[in-house]
Amino acid sequence: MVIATWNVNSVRARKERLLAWLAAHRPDVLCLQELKVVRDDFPWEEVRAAGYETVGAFQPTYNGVAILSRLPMADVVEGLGDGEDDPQARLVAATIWPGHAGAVDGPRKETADGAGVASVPRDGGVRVVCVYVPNGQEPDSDKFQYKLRWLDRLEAWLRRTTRPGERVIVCGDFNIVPRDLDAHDAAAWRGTVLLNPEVRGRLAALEGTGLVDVVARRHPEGGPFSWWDYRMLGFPKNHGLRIDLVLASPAQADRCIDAFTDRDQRKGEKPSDHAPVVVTFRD
DNA sequence: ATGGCTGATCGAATCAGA
Repeated sequence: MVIATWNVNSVRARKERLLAWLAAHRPDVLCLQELKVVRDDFPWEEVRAAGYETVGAFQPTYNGVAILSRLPMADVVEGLGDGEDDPQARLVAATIWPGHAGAVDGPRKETADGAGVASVPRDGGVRVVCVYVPNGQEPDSDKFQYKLRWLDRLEAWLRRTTRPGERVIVCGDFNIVPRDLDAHDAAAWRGTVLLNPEVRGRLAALEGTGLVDVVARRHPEGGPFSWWDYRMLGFPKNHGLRIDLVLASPAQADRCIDAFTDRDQRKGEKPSDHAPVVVTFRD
């Protein structure tokens, strides 16, 4: 099973690039962040024509996350659902079954209400969680407090909604640099909202639930970077960061056989400032 | 010490990103 995560920085601005990438790579699952679009304006039909079903959480102008899948999805959840008053669309989750027939073209079970979501038992599936962690702007800002709080809420949500032994993949834009080797110049980023003891502590807490950073495990040398600043010739100078992460539960992480960043998507006309991170797991 | 870029928004200057 191939799963990818990509912060597209507006799905409308990136629509043609997204469709071309889906056609070229055909991942089983693609998690998107920063859609910046309301539900009605997401390119539902074009993505479906490419062979992918979509579930997502949306809001105007900012944030927005989606899971695109060639495999059937079920048990879709939007948001942390913890009772907090939070309008920001930053999480969507769904269960998929590797090796199952395609979500769009293949045979599929129908739900009683005919909604067309495959009605397959969750046991044996992989829980896919697509997240867009708040950036936090400045360490002394309310936005940074919201970031820390959101990460605490995510940990609580994972402990509450997933079971020990369940296959889980949590991927997306974490806005955290896990290791100094994941920055072109860690000294320049130290103390910012992306690289400081507090966010690293939150990531460690997520890993404390058993999740493993599978890209880091496969790349002990550091990187690969997944984001480069639009300004200051960030990409040509390779001044990047690895902030788009794929975390997996222990047994799922052991199934990881490949992990890379598609740097080509940071090139050419109208790129996102993030590149897709692509991970392969044995089914 | 910081911006340079990009995208969205009642359309020009502002917010936000990281």
